[in-house]
Amino acid sequence: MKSPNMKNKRPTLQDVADLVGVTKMTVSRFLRNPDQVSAPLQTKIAEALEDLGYIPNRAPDILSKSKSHAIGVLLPSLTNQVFAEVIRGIESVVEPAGYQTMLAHYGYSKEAEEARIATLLSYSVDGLIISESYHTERVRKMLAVAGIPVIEIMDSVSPPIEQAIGIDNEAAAYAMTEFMIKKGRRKIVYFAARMDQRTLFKIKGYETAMLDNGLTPLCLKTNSASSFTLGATFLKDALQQQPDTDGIFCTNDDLAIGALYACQKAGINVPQDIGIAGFHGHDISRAMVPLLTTVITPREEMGRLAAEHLLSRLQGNPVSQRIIDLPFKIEAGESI
Amino acid sequence: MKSPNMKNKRPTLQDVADLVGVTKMTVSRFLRNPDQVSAPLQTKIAEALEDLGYIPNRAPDILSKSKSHAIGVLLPSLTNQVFAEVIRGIESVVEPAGYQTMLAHYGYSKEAEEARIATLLSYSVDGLIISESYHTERVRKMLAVAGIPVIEIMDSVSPPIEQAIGIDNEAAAYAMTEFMIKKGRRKIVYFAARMDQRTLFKIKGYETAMLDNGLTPLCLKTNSASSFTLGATFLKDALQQQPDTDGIFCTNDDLAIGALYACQKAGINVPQDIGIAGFHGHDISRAMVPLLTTVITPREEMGRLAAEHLLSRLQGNPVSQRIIDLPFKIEAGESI
DNA sequence: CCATGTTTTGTTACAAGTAACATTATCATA
DNA sequence: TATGATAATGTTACTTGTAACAAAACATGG
Repeated sequence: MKSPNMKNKRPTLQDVADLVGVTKMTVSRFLRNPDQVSAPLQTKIAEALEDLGYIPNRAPDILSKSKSHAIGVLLPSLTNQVFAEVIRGIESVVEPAGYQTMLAHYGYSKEAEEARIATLLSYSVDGLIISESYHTERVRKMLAVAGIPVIEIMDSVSPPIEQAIGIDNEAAAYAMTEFMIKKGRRKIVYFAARMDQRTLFKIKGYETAMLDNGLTPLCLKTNSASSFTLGATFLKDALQQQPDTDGIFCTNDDLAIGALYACQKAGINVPQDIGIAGFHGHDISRAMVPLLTTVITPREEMGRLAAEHLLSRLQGNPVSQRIIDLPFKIEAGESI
Repeated sequence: MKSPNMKNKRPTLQDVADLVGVTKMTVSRFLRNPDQVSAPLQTKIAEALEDLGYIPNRAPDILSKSKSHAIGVLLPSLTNQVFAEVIRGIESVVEPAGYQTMLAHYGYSKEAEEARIATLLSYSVDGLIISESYHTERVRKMLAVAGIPVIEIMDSVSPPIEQAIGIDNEAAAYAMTEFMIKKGRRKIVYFAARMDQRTLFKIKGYETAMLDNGLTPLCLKTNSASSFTLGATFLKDALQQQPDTDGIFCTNDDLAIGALYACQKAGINVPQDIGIAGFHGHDISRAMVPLLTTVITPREEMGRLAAEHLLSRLQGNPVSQRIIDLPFKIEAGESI
């Protein structure tokens, strides 16, 4: 029995066609280009579609053409405001172009990254935007086999699989450390959280700058995520380990702001007693008192650019530039 | 010619089967339950899978079973930290259960919401978590036709399509306004941004509480998104319109913090001259000086609960509770 | 009014995996 | 060794939309 909608499954093109009295091919034509069917049928088909509440089904298309019109976005975390802004940049380009975003995150675990990539590929995403620059052999093989364009974001240094768009975190950290030193800071402590690759690069930049200036680096580390409250904890640790600390450089604005508040509570004057610098330049850093000294990074632009390059690749264009190194900026602020 | 991988398309089960010399059915069985094939074949198939880098393809499964093992999440915005935390809650449940998240956002536009829902449904998502409580007829019809479980989050008041999980925004705003009045505030101004439904509920709660206490409400509104810098702008406006303002209640923590900083810059003492309250209770509100008085909302739990109920429904369980009203909490802080 | 061209609609086959059924192989026991 | 039971593998059909080809309907001009 060919009853349409027997099991209240959602209507298919066949159901619509049956209602009108044509074949599903005719309905399919109408959907792609209404003028391909005769005027009277146009009306009837449009009515039937509306009537049944037909919703297109991408699955057959994905199956036969291996094109899903979806792009996969894989990030280490969704909580971090940095990634939220990257996502906004990606979506601002991808959505108007008619692509859907499949978002996944892996909590900084390499095994989880493998699993998420396999999942995204199993949905036949047309392209991938991923983060971090180190990937396991298995990940590299999957990506090679999948044969879809892949863009790595956040970091502009390591040789990319195909194309990377990011900033030079080490150089940025070096620059900020130098800035602090030029401002007279000598006993600068680095606050590091979530020891991912970008953090390691930043630590390297900080340590190199310190050593280049004959100063002794001191880095406080934790694997947990950065937060405002963590900034306060770190401040206590820093003062304990090095009571004459006169500068704090944080891997993230929230650590910096947390540390700054903790100074206020402890009666330490910023920047007179201790200078504090953050990283990223979120909106709050431009509103707070004192204005935060921070490294401004182009997070949204990074997402936008990654998406633009990915779409370009999907249109058949070759990789135009293997590494796109976006500029960062030292925002002087008032906290140093 | 039945060449495997002629066009370097990614390998299929057939390619693996050809390599081993069996039918794809045998390989399929191995993947679902290795013990269903003989021991020697197990080894050979495992090798071939590894060798070719086989990646499963969900499309045929989605096509034949109309089950994608993906759930759609549709939110008005991705930038807002509130939603980032909701997403984290959702993913913390959904990912371990083997489901993939398809994320979309619509920038508070009803037309965009329709389009996004159609897109998500076209990918045959197994269930949907959506936000806001008002939806167009078209959206309601699409959801009805799709026949998948739908859970609405954020708001616990309006009658849900099927099931809603959220907080009573009006009651929360009423409670905070009363709290401020009890603390002696009389000329309280409300700062509203992004005039979505939840904001309207909050305004209503604020206005009702003011009127119930014989006070005159004053609400500053804008359609743009809330931000720290907007809080500063609003403060100026408020003092201009009502110079003896002694309380500010903000629709969001970032507005509140922005206003607080602006007070500091203007030499206005908080809470002595003006008391300030926020909404949501993000991490920063617990680290700052003075501690922010705010309404603490269970954002992550909301996401977690929504996901749990959705998964339960996907396992065939009926809707257990149409409206789940989560508790909010007035956090006293020091800013009032 | 037929031949020819054009427009409109129909038919068939296909994408990849798996459920359901069919067949073949293997082995223990009468 | 034949028999039946069980294990292992194969075959067929199905899911939905559309490309590619086929056929029918219609129009135009000689």
